[in-house]
Amino acid sequence: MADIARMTGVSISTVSRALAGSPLIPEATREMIAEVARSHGYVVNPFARGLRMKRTQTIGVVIPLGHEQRQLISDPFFLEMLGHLADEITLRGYEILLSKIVAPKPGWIDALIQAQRTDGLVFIGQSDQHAALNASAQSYDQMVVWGAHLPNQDYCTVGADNAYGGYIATRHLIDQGRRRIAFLGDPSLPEIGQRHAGYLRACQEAGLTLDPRLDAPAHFTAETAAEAADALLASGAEPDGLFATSDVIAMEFIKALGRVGKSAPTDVAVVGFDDSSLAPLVSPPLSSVRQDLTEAARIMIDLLFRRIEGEPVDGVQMKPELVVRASSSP
Amino acid sequence: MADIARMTGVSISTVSRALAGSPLIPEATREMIAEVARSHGYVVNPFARGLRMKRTQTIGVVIPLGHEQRQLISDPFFLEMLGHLADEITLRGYEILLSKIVAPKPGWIDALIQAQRTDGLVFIGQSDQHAALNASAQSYDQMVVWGAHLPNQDYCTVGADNAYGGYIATRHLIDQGRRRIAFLGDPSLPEIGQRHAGYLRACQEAGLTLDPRLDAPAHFTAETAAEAADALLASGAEPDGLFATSDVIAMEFIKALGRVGKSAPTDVAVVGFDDSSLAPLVSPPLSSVRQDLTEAARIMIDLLFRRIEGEPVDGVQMKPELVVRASSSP
DNA sequence: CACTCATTTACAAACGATTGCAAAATGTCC
DNA sequence: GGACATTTTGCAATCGTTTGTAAATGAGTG
Repeated sequence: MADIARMTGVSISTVSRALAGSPLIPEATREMIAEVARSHGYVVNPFARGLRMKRTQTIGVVIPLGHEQRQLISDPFFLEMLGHLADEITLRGYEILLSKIVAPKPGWIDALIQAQRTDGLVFIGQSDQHAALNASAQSYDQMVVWGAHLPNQDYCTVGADNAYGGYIATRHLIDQGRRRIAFLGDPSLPEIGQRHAGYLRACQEAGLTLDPRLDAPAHFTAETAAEAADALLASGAEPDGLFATSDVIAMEFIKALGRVGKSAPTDVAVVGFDDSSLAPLVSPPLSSVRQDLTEAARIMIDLLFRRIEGEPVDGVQMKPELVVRASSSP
Repeated sequence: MADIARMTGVSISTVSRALAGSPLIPEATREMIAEVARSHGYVVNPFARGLRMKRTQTIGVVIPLGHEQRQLISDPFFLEMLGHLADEITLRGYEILLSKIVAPKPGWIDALIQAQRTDGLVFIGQSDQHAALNASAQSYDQMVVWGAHLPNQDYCTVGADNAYGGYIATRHLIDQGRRRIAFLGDPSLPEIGQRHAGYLRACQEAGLTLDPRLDAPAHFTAETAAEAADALLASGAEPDGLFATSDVIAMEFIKALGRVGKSAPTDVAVVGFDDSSLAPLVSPPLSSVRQDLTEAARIMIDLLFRRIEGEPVDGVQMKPELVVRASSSP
């Protein structure tokens, strides 16, 4: 910046003000300075600027993977959400700092906040970090979390109504005449726990007695989902319907069905969750509970910016809807 | 940091050195200072650090979308690659600054470099920015580009041997007895141009005369690909084989086939490109030219870090391989 | 011409770290 | 106890901005 000042024959402060569009600098001078800066490829140093201003024009997007041993790419959900968030953040002229946290250490969120590299934080999924998020939210407002809304929660969440999603999926299977409906997912995660509750409610309402073998834990990676599916089919539980808590799990189950000479929907009607882009493309096309990620990302970023402005906005719960395809209905 | 110094009763410089692990500070003092810092949730301010050190511990990942009117999420390729790059960068203890550049302006790369927010840059795809990349590479070494290797190129690329990929895909179709082989893709992009060249070579070697209607431009978004597929089928070109330059385009073509009462592979044998995670899942399972993105990301980040160290390493071209599935062979 | 007032511009103090250099503290030996 | 070597610590400059405050410039007025 000193160079630009020398070249234009004005002081450093004038250059700074001109480039920041301060009204103190007359239009003519500003144009001239901006032109010189442009032609020399000069741009202000964001570190110096951030140090002085304490604003970074950057949003941190965090993917906490406490529950996953594997990598980022295990479920397309994270990446689709990330893509939409990136769209929204870029639209507002902010940069994106992406953090993948594999094994959260105590205090990891506070470290992120303390570093002051970002003006706000978005968490894609709360993973098993509810307590940590709650603790940090006591003293830091500029964060929004995708996930379940829990009782006694101090942070702002945007998420689908998971219990309702689980309910309509299970209900649909029951309406198809299925009676032995299995559940594949990891209910220790808040979102999945709520989907599980919806599943249980639908079963109870229909007066189904639950065979515990039908209720099987499964994680989000394709490999572990495949194992869980094989185990379920080998357990003797003989399901005729399945509610899987992600599309990847549902598809792995359908593949597992093939391995034992059965198929969907003839032997087992299958419903997934997320309605990811591949749900309509697979064979058979997969019924799934749809969450609108474009809209979700728009809402999350909107709430985050309003929180950055100091507005004490609350979270939002979105209604998911069931998309019925061939995997669950003949 | 001044607070920590006061609390521990030493000077600021001692705290700085202790936290940086300088050998000037005895183990005991360092432990004590680190413990106080930890218990107070203190972490060094990366802006001040970056300003002074001129190292940022951050890698910029850039997605240039000069050729795409739509958003990030149009093709799963970008997101899968991003996921793998994020894994590799995180593994090395660096942060990720994600930039989606929709309509590149002149000088955009230099602005990215000048901002000095990152220690290095990775570009996912060269888009139509070959000239701009070349210009910036003259004076800046810390960048690696995924894409085609072009003559007179000064920047470092990692990419598949696209001409070979196009050749083996087309060759496979010919071996299946197909004679009217269509091409769907946008050859104005460097990578696609090379795949197109491979396609042409295979056709020529087999002595096929090319109906120009078989050679159709198609972009990467699902919508435009669907239009291009419909147009191809309505053109009267009557293809019996198709080489599509992405899996999304291939799948849109298969859907378009269905709309005119035909199917793959019976009427048209189809091969895609990327072997993305959905290729084996769709119906019929899609033959595709496989690029190993895990390996690709590993190589790119490895080269980037060696370049950051000052080593003048060259780019790498990877051999893709054809994965044959039901869409191209009965 | 002196005075006031409104524009422009410049000075200099932060922002929060790192680090070369020198000084202080400690230890060793005769 | 004093000279010297060694370990430990602190001072102060620096990185590239922003911005409060004050000074310089110019115009208008009595």
